[in-house]
Amino acid sequence: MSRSKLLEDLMAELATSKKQTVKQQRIIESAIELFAEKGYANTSTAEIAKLAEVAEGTIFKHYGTKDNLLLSIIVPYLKDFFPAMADEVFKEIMSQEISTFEGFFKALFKNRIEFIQENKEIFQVVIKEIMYKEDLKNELLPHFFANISGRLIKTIELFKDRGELIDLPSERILKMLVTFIGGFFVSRFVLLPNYIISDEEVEDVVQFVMEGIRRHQV
Amino acid sequence: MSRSKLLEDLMAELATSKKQTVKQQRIIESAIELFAEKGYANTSTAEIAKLAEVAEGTIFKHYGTKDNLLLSIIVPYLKDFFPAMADEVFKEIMSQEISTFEGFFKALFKNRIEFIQENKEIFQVVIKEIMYKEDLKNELLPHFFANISGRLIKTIELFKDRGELIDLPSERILKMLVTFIGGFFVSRFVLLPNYIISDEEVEDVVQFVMEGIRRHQV
Amino acid sequence: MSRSKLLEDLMAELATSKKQTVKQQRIIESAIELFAEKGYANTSTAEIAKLAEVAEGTIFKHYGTKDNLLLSIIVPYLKDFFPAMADEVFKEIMSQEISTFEGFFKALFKNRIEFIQENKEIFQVVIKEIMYKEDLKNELLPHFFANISGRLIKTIELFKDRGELIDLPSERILKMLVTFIGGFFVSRFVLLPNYIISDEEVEDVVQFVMEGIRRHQV
Amino acid sequence: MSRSKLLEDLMAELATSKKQTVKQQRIIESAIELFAEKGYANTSTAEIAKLAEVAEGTIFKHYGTKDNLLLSIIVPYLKDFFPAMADEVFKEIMSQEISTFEGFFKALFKNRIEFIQENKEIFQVVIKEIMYKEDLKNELLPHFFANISGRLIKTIELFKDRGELIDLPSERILKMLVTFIGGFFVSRFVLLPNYIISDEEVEDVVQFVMEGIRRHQV
DNA sequence: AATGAATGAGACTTCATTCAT
DNA sequence: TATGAATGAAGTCTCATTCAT
Repeated sequence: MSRSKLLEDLMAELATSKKQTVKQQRIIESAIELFAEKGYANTSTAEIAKLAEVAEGTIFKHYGTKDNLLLSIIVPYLKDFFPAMADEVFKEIMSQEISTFEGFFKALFKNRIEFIQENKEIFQVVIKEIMYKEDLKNELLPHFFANISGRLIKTIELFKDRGELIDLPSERILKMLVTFIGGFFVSRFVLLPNYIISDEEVEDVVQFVMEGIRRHQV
Repeated sequence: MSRSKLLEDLMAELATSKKQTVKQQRIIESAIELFAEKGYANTSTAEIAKLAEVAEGTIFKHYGTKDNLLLSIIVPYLKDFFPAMADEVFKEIMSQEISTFEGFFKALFKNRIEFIQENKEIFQVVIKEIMYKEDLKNELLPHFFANISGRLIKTIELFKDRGELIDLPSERILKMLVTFIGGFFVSRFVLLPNYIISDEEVEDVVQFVMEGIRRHQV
Repeated sequence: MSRSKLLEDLMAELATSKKQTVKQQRIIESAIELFAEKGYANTSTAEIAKLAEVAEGTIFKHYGTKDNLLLSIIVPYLKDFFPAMADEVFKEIMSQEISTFEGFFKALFKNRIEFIQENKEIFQVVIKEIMYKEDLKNELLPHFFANISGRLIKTIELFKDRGELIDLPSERILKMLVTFIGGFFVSRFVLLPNYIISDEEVEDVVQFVMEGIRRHQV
Repeated sequence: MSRSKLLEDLMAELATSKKQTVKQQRIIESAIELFAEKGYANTSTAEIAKLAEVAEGTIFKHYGTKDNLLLSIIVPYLKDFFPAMADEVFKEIMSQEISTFEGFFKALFKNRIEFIQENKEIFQVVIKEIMYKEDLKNELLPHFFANISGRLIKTIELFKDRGELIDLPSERILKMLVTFIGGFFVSRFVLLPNYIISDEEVEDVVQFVMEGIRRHQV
C-alpha cells in the first residue's frame, strides 16, 4: 500500500466529489461490514461485490483500488471524529454550564461513546487497520495528536489553575487519560464487540479517572 | 483459518515435542519478525523462507500450514505469559514482604513490562492478530479470563478487606485495572513500538491507578 | 480484431458519410495521438475519452467499436496516401518537365516525405499496427501492391527503355527501391520520431539509389 | 512497463543463472511463438501457459512478470546478435582473405541473414516490440549504436582509404547501409514472414548497395 | 530433514461495451 | 447527440501447499 494521497488531499477531494450513487453506498456499506468482521486483508473485493449485489468492476470504477476504498471509508469518519471532537463538542460541552473537570470529562466521554456507537463498525475497521498497516498508522497518529492534544492540554491547564487537578505536567495527565480512554474504547468496541456499556460503568470510569482506586478517608 | 487444534491440544503437544532444529529456530524467528512488522496476512511464506534462508518446503515440513506456524509462535508465548503471571509472579511478589496493594500492583506491572519488552515482537503479533482474527480472539480471551481473573479478584478482595481499596465490587475494580493496563501495553508496545517507558511514567501509572487525577487535600 | 468491414466497404461508407461533429474530431485527434504514442493495444478508450473531453459512451455511439475507431483513422489516410501517390502525384510529377528517372524519383520521394510529415502520427500508427496485427497487414499489403506496383513498374520500364536504368527485371528494381525507401520512412519517422531529415540526406538517398540502379557504361 | 533492470543488469544476471528446467524452456518457446504471431500485448499469459502445458503460476514463479518474460527472450538474443556481429563475425569475415569491401559486406550480410533465419520468430518479436514500446526502444537503440557503429565506421574508413568507396563522410555511408539493410530485414522477415530470400536477391542487394557507394572513376 | 519446482485457486485490476437517461 | 454508471470477461499476478528428489 503505497499511498500517494495524504489524508489532507483525500479530504479535499471528498469535499468536491459528486453525490454517491445507490451502488456506491451499497459498496461502502458492504465493505465496512466485511472489513469490520474479517479485516481488510481477509476480505476480497469479490466478496464485497457479492454482498453489495454489484459487479466487481463497479467497485473499481468508483474507487480505483481496494486500498482507496478503505480510505474512502476511514477518512470521512475521521474527518468527523477528530475535528468534531475538537470543535463542536468542546463548544457544546462548554456551553452547558459545566464548571468542573469531572463534568467536562464525563460529557466528552459520553459524547464520544455515542459517536462510536453510531458507527461502531467503522471504528472497528479504523482500529484494526491502524494496528495492521504501518503507513496508515503513520499518517493517522500525528493527525490525531495535532487535532486533539493542544485543546485538551489547554482544558487540563484551565482546571489545574482552578486547583481541581493534581499538580503534574499536563502532558503526563493527558497521557494517562488518553491511555485509559483508548484502552476503554478498544476493549469495549473492538475486542468485545457485543459488550454493552452500562451507565454504571461510565460512572465507574469517571470516578476511577477522577479518584483512582484507593480508599479515601471519609 | 479453521483451527483443528485447540490451544490446549497444541500446548500439550508442545510439551512432548522434540527440540527444535536450527532451521526451525530460524523459521520461527523470521516469522515473528515479519508478522510483527507487516502482519500475518501480509507476510508470505516465501518471504519467511527467504529471511530464514530455508527452502519454502521446509516450513511446511515442520509446521504443516502457515496458520499452524502462527500458533507455534503465539501459544508458547501465552503459555508463559498467563500462567507465569498467575503462578510464579504471584509467589515471587508475595514473598517480597509486599504488604500494600500499591506494592503488589507496582511489582506486577513492572514484571509484565519486563516480560513484554523481552519479546516485544511476539506481543505485537499477538495483539495484532487477536484484533484481526475472530476465531483466534474467541479462543484466547476466555483463556485469559480463566487464568487471570480469579486470582486477581482474590488479591483485590484481600486488600479490600484490609481497607486499602475502594468499596466497589471487585469485578468492577478489575475491569478498570485491566482496561487501563491493557491500553497502556497496547499503546506503548504496539502503536508506538519505539516508545521508551521511563521509571517516571511507571510511577505515574501506579499513582494514577491508585489515586486518580483529582487533587486531594493535603 | 475480427473485421467485419473490408477496407473497400469502409471507404465506400466514408464517401457517403455526413460531416463530423466537433466531438468526433476531438475523438479522432486524441486517438491518433495516443495510438501513435503507446500503440493501439496499450491505449484504452477511457484514455481517449478523457483526452478528447468526451464521455466514453460517445466514442461508441460514433464508432461502434475500438477497432472501428482505428480503421476510421487509418483508412482515410491510406485512401490519400496510395491513390494520391498513384494519381495526382504521378501527374503532377510528370507535368513538371521531368525527363530523367532521377528527377522523377526525387520528386516522388520529396512529395511523400512531405505527406508523411504532415501527418506523422498517423503514419506511425499505420506502421505500428501493420506490424502488430496480422489481419490488418493482410488487408493492407495487397492493397498497397495493387495500387502502387503496376504504375511504378511502368515508370521503371519507361526509363529502362530510355536506357537510363540498369538492365534488370523491373520487379527486382522495384523491390530494391521499395525496400530502401520503406526502410528510410520507417526508421526516420517511426523509430526516430524526432529525427529531422536534411536536404543533404535527401540528396544522399537519391544518389545512393541512382548509383545502385543506374545503367553504367560498359 | 517500468523497467527497473537495465539490459546490462539483466545480461549480468543471465550469466549467473542456473540452468533452465524443461518447463522453463517450454514456456520460453511458447511465448516466442505467440509473441511473434500476435504481439506481446495481444498474448495472454494464460495462452502461453496452455501452449506450454504448464500452470500459469509456473510462468510467474520463474519470470516474475510478463514483462520480464519478454526481456528473458529478447536479451539473450540480442546478446548474441550484437556482440557476435561485432566480434566473431568480424574476425571470421576478416580471416577469409577478404580483400574488398564488397566481399566484406556480402559476407556480413549473408551471415546476418543466416542468424536471423535461425531464430526468425525472436527477430519478429524484437522488431515488433521495439516499435511498440517506447522504453524498450530507448534502451535498445543506443545499445545498438554503441556496439555496431564504431566498428563499421572503421571498416568503411579502411576501404575508403583503399579508394574502394565513395568519398562521403563515413557516417553518411553507414546511414545508407543501415537503412537499406534494416529495411531489407524488416520487410523480408517481419512483414512477409513467409518470404524466401533467393541467392539472386542477395546478389541484387549487394550490387545495389555497392553501386550506390562504390567510388566511380572520374 | 530438506529442497525447490510446480501447482491452481483466487486475488486485484483493466477495459471494451451497453444502456437508461 | 451525448452521457456516464454499470457490467463481466479476461488479464496479470500472488501464494499456500504438494511432491518427487
